[in-house]
Amino acid sequence: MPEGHSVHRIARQFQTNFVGQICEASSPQGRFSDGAAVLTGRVMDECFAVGKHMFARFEGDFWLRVHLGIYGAWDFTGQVHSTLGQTGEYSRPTVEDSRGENSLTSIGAPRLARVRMAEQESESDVADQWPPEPVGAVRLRLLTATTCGDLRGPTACEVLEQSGVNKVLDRLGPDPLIVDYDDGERAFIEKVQRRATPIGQLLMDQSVVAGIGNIYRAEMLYRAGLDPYTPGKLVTTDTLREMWADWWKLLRIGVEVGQMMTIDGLEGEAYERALRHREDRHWVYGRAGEPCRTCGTPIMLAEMQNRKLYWCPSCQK
DNA sequence: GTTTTATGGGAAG
DNA sequence: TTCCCCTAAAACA
Repeated sequence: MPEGHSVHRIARQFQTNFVGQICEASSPQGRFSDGAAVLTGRVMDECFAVGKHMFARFEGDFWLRVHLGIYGAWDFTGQVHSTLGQTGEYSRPTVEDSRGENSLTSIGAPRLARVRMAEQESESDVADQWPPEPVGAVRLRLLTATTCGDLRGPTACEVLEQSGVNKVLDRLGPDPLIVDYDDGERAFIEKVQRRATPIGQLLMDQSVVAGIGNIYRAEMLYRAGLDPYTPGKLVTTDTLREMWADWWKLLRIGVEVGQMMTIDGLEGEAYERALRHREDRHWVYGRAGEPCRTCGTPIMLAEMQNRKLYWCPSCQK
């Protein structure tokens, strides 16, 4: 699925174009007709992401929770803000992060466009019809006077009360864009070191740390020089501190750029190339059998938790 | 044209 | 641990 960075970008899209607006909700596909009937005609009061979950609160304290799963996506049409590939800063406006390094900034001029927000974002031509004809299996359409959001393929799309939202939040580990830095670090370290489970599994466990998926997992383990099979309790506190700082940094880069840029520090041509080609963005993900960029050893591939795990057996001990 | 694959996760066994 | 759900695009034939 879209990992944590995309969900934060989607929430930002809703903050910009939907919050404060009356939303018409519908389910062109029909599988969310009841939920849409509850939401339609209400103002969206707030929207935010925690890990890979997005929450939007509507007038009357009705919450919409969406989880995109492995291939869900939102398509936005009409007045849309996008900063794909651009740099800038972002933070959830109602939350100050502990480092004070972020500030809410303008995120680009509105324009008519169609933007797909999934793991990959892409833009296509301006729709010539308003509202646009639903394409494919649209589970939920949220429509304001100027912007249309179409949701397809989610793993979860439901209306909840506050208590239901709390229940979901309670089982999520720290998200660097939500929690205080030091509190999050402490929680992360404690949750990892309490268990004998391999660190490669723990990073994917949303109750340990929220928002990391299969790509960030592989890349963070590489960046930490850590063998994916190391039991959580044997990972040193120093290494876990570095990993929390790294996730804090990678998530912000991902939200700014709209891509999982896990080889950071690229400039100029190399950066442009990395934006266009996934294989140029990562150290190990998707590179089974290819030489490690650092030592030349062929990248290994194994299954962990039904997912493909990539690592360099030489650089990661 | 058909099969495979994907950046998840929950329930069942 | 295995199965199952959701959808579209890429990969195969």
